[in-house]
Amino acid sequence: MIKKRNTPSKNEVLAVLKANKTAMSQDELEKILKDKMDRVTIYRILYSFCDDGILHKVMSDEGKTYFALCHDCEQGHHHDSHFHFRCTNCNTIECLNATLSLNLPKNYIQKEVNLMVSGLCAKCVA
Amino acid sequence: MIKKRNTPSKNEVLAVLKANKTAMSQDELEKILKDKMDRVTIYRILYSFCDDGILHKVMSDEGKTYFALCHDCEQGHHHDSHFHFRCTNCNTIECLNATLSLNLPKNYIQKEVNLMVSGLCAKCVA
DNA sequence: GTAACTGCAAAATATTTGCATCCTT
DNA sequence: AAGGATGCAAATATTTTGCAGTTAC
Repeated sequence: MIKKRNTPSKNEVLAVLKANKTAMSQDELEKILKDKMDRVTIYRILYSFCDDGILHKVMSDEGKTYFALCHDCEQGHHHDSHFHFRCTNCNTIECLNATLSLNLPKNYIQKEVNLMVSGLCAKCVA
Repeated sequence: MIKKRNTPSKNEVLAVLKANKTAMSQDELEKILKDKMDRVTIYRILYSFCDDGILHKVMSDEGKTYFALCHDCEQGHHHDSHFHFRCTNCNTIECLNATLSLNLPKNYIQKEVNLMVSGLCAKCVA
């Protein structure tokens, strides 16, 4: 087991993520942080955080990668259901509350549920 | 409007997709078709079919791109709900039947719903 | 004959790794 | 001091485009 360390870079990344309530793409994070650290460092920190269970990696229905703080998850104990809403106009991704009833075929074992709804958020409707 | 043509390559691609009931990744298609045509040709045919409404482009929760025939969609008239099951063992993706009740926040407009459940399919459980 | 299609090459992007140096513990 | 973290470079992989020759209509 690798022992992780507490560094300024990691704290910067965390701060940005905490300031944003929505999931952020690596692009967005790079735009904000590019003066303070290297792209590769951001890349490594993000994936490291995912390993630690601090972040979720979220795939949008467009195939883009987003990262979101695991507000509801304890470390190393992710929820297995991820419901998100992507606004096709402002491209923000938010967590969604939804109830879902699934009829899986017989003998199927469900591990993860990933629901991505896209459309327009309230701000972009107005 | 571009007038599409009927070519052997396109028919090959269609034949392979029809032979498979599940969604296929570009990789898989390339493996099967590489002797008959170029990768780029496959790429262009797939995206061309998507334009035509013959294929769905499906993103897995892992970020991989899959293509599936639109069995239920008429040309140019996609369903806006795509429910899929990805087996983490054999990596096949199947269409899923599920009912879903969403509580979107106020004023949100829903365009597309994309549900990806991953787990083990019946074959891989046994 | 016209314009879409194809193959090959390569440009443009994105992802990932190596390694020397720096910094946390 | 030891070993994880970072920056820079570069290797890999992926996606996309250009163009000349080919083929469907």
